[in-house]
Amino acid sequence: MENDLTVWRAKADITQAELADQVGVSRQTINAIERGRYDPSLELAFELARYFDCRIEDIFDYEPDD
Amino acid sequence: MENDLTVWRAKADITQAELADQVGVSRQTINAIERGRYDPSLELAFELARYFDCRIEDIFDYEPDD
DNA sequence: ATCTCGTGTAAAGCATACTTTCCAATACGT
DNA sequence: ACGTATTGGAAAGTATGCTTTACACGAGAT
Repeated sequence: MENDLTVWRAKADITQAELADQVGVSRQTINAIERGRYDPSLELAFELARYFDCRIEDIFDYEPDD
Repeated sequence: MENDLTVWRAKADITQAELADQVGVSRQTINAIERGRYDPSLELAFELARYFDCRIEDIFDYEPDD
């Protein structure tokens, strides 16, 4: 799963820590997602889409491999 | 988080076992999600939306409580 | 040179998602 | 009455998401 979180955050001109605070997770969680270490939970994906006023699919790109 | 998975599955006229097979998880996982025992991962949410040809937001309804 | 800010990363621990195996209950067809 | 199909759920284990604490690095400002 790929994501454009870094781009969305840059457009909003906020830091990882600020975004983390806005969506209710730790800074490390935002960092880990931006760096592709793991995918967010569905709940966090909803929170991020809500914060950026977009759809989950606008931030996250899922490409099945079957 | 609420979901309409049971309704979508009924419309598609398939069993929990068949849906589980289609999206690559166990039948118990589909059952647990329908019964609201836990939310799916983002990846599984994408798979379900893909199977039903709809958006994640069409199946899952997230209502923040802050 | 020092301070602050933003980011990357690691370790340990907790919470949640998911698995396999198994059993119970209901409904339906024979 | 019996077999099969579908659903609900329990128990134990593995994998993943997330937290806290802590440290390192680079860039910019003083």
